[in-house]
Amino acid sequence: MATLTIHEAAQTTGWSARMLRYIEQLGLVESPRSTAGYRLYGPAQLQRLRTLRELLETHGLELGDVGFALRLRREPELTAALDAWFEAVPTRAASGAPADVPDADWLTFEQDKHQSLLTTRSSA
Amino acid sequence: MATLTIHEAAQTTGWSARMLRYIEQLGLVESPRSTAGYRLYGPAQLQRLRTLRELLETHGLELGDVGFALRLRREPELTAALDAWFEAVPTRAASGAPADVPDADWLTFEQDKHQSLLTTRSSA
DNA sequence: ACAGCCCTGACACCACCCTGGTAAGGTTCG
DNA sequence: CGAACCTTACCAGGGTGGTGTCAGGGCTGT
Repeated sequence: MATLTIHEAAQTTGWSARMLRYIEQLGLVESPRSTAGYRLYGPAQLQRLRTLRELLETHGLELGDVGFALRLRREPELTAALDAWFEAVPTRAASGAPADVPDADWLTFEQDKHQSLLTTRSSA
Repeated sequence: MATLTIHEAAQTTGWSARMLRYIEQLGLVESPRSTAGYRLYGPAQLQRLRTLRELLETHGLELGDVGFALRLRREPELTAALDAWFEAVPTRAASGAPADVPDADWLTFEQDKHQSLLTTRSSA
């Protein structure tokens, strides 16, 4: 039989049993359960756990990061909101010349553009 | 003049000066500098800071999350890696019926599919 | 039926993030 | 010059995430 118990799975994947439960709680790797509620790790899960480990190592990520990525692809609205925020004035330096255009010019341009927004709260 | 110092900007955006520096360090909102190195917050930055605050509140995010989102759109390879990982067996339940198909069936299917991978380590 | 697994839940510890505060030093303006 | 602001760099305290471990209770195979 090819389904492993949690400790066996931990053994072959390099995680601890505790971590496997934690990873499941994050929604990253869920395993089917036996009728009694035991977690049953099949080849698909083992593969996933190993590649997960690799993913973290090669990119310097943490489980929470992957969890957030998961959230992103489950809440498209969130992704959209972030996209919208990043789109507006991409921190500059990303778009064009950093030193070519004098800051003053760029700045006044933005000022003009949003002047009306400011006047509203000029009292504060 | 419409450029604010860091404390003034803090005042009108609701952040603390300390946080504005931290936000800059995360790469989320960078402000131009005066020749002496003072941060100069223009309308664009103020707008950005306010919408950032709104973003966090409405979606229950933290600065670190937005920082990670920034990293994602600066490292396409990272995004690709995550996409690839999520794509493989979407934790199931996302794709089809949770209880309709017996776990056993699904499991043996996956087992067959990856049988070769397992035999390699059948010794463990 | 007993040993050996598994389950959930809780407590605990360590590290790190977030945020504030302070120190030592430059800038600006009256 | 001096007051009031800015800069960076550091330390500190609270909160949280990652991990281990234990307790109480169910399942499983000999």
